[in-house]
Amino acid sequence: MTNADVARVFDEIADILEIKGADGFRVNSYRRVARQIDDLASDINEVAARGELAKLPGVGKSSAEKINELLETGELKMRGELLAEVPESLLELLKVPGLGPKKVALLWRERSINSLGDLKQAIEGGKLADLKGFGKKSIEQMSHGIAFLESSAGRRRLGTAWAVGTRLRELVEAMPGVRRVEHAGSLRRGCETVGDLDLLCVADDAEGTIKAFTELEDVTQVLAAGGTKGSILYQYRPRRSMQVDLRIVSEESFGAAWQYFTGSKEHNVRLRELAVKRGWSLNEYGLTEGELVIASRTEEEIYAALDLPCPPPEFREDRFEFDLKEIPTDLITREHIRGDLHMHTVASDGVNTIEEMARAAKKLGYEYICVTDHSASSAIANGLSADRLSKQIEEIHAINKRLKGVTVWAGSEVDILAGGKLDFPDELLAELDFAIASIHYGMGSDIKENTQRTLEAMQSPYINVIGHPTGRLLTRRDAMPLDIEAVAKEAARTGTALEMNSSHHRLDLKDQHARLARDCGAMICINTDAHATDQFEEIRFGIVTARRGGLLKGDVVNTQTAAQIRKFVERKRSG
DNA sequence: GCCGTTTTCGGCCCGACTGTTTTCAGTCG
Repeated sequence: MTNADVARVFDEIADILEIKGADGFRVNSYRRVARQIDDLASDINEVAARGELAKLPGVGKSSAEKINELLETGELKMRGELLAEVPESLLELLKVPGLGPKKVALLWRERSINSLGDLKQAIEGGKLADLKGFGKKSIEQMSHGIAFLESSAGRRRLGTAWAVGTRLRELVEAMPGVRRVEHAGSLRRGCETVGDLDLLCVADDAEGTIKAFTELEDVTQVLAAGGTKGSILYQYRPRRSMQVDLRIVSEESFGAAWQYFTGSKEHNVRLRELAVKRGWSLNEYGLTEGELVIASRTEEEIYAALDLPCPPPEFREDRFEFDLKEIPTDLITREHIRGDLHMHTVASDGVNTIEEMARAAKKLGYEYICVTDHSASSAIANGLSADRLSKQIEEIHAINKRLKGVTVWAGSEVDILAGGKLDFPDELLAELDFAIASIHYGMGSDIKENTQRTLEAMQSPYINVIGHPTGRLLTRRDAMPLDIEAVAKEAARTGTALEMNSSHHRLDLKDQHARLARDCGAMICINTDAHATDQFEEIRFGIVTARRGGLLKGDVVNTQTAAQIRKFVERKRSG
């Protein structure tokens, strides 16, 4: 069982307990365990094997026993018992906006509604009319909720959310009397996927702004419209919409509101606990002691009052930020990046020429790029044969002679074949300035095989980076099973970097894995894997993910100068 | 169910919006 599998079971138990009306704090403790395991960088099986489950925060004796039982038998007695009482299909009802555990329980007990299908039928058949708490409007909202769930379930990738969020922010900024608009929520924290967008706004006319917001073009539904909060479904392209929340706050309490609505929920819970311990209270209006406002105008003031450094939004997940005495000053930023070392051109499956890529990079102020088209085995991507690669190397040398201001390196994204063998012979790889090795096929193997294959590729003196190490495609394909710790340790030993692939489809390594890799001594290379010049911009997503993992300038290969990177390559080649 | 510089019991974070239950519970973030 993977971490995600175990986490899912604990979340499911929490859902069922909630429907059963169990104590909320007990429910929460199951949720906390689920999140803890989901966030864990290391394999839960290994933590269990070391007998260290109960050392995880929020995991006590009882949860540790349940995790062990799950890992050993693949099942959980308690889960079976609960599902004997509460049908599993009931859980999908919780996903309907506006339906919580209490109402789901009522639907089930009073009307024998067990599933989404049952609910749809009941609504159409008018069977809910006389059910307590289900008025005409509630039922209407539920219908919309089901339609929304069916048409656009799930979270959006960071890149999509960023584009939609930027558009919405501009629209609100243009409204009369609006003085400030900021992103909050998971978009501001740079999460790899975003559920809904949160905008925070200072405006002269709160109600007028909410009204204008709910009347924007492409609003398909107004979920809420009060004096300080508006909530809409915004259609950003046909059949695709996102929920967007707008809150109007005062200048005086902007910091408190920004902190509050940026979250995460878990981070805020911890912060409020710290406030309560001092006899204070923290909400979206400020940090207060009775009537006295201690801090509210800026986030910095609030954290400072609690004797904490103000963590960058990317840190606020209640993972490590509360242990920090100070925030590192050399946390990775886009300004640190001197070049991009993974990109494709028309030679394989890209859309721009080498020269076009080079000129675009120069415009961004990059000192160097490395052209890394696919190798022959990636036939579907028009991978280069040995012969074509040789010619491309010559072409690059010629381009470097006439193009000033940016250095183009000859590279390759070499396929790692079954067993860890590389797609090009050493003699050819030796001609390259820099090389990435990636797995593109056969990711269905088990953790041992995948790991071994990756370790083997790193043994080559000519491989400088392992590209998109886990092969995941966000919202489409799970990461392949891989022993990140073993890979990172070997990367550190061999002088091979691990990639932080910035494509918003990948973000691979993910934040926690990048942190683990760094802690194991591995270098990280933040690349875009651009297939077109405009995709260089996606570096922002890799940077934000690296920041979430706490990576510093010194942890990242391509913050170095061209000369330093040549040394990095030479060191590995000379053993 | 978890947890402890108020430690083995008794707490456990806070407010807006909605619909409908005429005074508030449920949901959401």
